[in-house]
Amino acid sequence: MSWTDERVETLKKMWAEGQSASQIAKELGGVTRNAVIGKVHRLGLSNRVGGAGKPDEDLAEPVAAAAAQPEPAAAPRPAAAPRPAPQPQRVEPASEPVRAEREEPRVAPPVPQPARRVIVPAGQPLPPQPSANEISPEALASVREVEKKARRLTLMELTERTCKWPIGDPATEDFWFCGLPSQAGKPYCDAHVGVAFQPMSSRRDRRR
DNA sequence: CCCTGATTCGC
DNA sequence: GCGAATCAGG
Repeated sequence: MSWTDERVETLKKMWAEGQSASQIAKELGGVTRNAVIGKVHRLGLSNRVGGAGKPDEDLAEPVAAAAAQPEPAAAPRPAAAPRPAPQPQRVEPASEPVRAEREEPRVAPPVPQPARRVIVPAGQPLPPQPSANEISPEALASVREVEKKARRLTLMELTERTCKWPIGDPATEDFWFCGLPSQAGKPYCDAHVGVAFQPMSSRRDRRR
């Protein structure tokens, strides 16, 4: 396999979207993640953020990070990888106490999720779903952003370490699983872990 | 062990 | 230019 224009385009696109080198390699086929990384460097589009600088680690979850930190944008970054800015989505971080301390797993993993509008096909009502106001705005914003990049896996494509968060309406074709890399030992990716597991205190405070 | 990107260097 | 091997890290 060689780097045809088309393949390079796919590479650029996926890299810009924050997909990992290994995911890009799988998509392209015929190349390893090393090849992808090597190409990325030769194309000069490595560092997804700040440009001519040092490695700048901690970019594991660019989206989640961006959504979590309002970041007053002090110094305008040099034109670099266009991070899709998370929707403003009127969020008032006002008195949001720190969450994500020690987890309290006893929260029932929300089943489906209030996609656009909750559509109950016809039959039985769906199991109780977490109302939006039980989820922190940060987590929600992060999830919405992440779900745009979901790998849209089918049930059969899920593995031990892919996010198993369901997206869409199971009663229609418009349904798939997130599929992004899951957090070690968890069934979901970072973003979805954020809405599935919440400290009890946080839940109580938010509930109406 | 799973994974990530970064770097080196023979080809 | 390419990418396997290796490195450094989560």
